[in-house]
Amino acid sequence: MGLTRTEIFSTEQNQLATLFKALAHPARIAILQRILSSNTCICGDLVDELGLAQATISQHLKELKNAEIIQGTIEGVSVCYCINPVTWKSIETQMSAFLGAYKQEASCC
Amino acid sequence: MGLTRTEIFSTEQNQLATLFKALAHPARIAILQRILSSNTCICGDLVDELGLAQATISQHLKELKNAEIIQGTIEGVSVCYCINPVTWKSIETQMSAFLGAYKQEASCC
DNA sequence: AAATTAAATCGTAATATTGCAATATATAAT
DNA sequence: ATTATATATTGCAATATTACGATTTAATTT
Repeated sequence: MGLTRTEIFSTEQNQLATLFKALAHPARIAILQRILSSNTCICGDLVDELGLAQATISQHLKELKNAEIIQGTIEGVSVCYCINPVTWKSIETQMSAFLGAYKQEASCC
Repeated sequence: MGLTRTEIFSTEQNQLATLFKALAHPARIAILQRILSSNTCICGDLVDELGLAQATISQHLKELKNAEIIQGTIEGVSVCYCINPVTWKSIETQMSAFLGAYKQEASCC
């Protein structure tokens, strides 16, 4: 117990849930919004701007990287992060397919 | 520690994260897909169809209800669940605003 | 090569989530 | 009223997440 029973769900269901999970933290939303608005984003800037410790930011960045939502390039001593365009497109596709599946027919309750 | 520091984020960021969190489990995705395909959905059917205990299904339904993503009506001995159209619309709006904020300009890395 | 700077990793404490058996509650049928 | 059926709640164990100080790793500058 205490462990998600992924075996009983479809790959699609697990993937979608994993994607949502990667986005299910305000710090990660904030990091992504920062990247979205600046296009570019140096890791250290996030530490200054969000009120979280360097280790914490680094951990959130790692999760976003693991989900392949962002990618980082070493730029001298710093690391520059940006959106992974392929994954972002895929997120848009998957989520709009999921959300768009609702057709407001005669509601039952 | 071990507790999300919501105070340092905007209401919008927290709301979006909360929404994503409600959807961040394959059982809840499966439940929603089931409702989306049938429009109607009796709680007991979910227990039969997904391979999870009745208490577990009930708990996931409660989370979706708390997030106001679904609503339930007592129908005799059973409970009939369906999508909350207002919240669903709002999810679509919020998520597409968030995802649509990415304009693939000259990528930096 | 030593010092500096930036980011990642480790270790750990606090809290949250997941799953289920057992029990409680609520409505319907007898 | 009693019984049957369906769902919710409680209690608890196992695992996951969040946060951060301390340390390590990696690249740059001196």
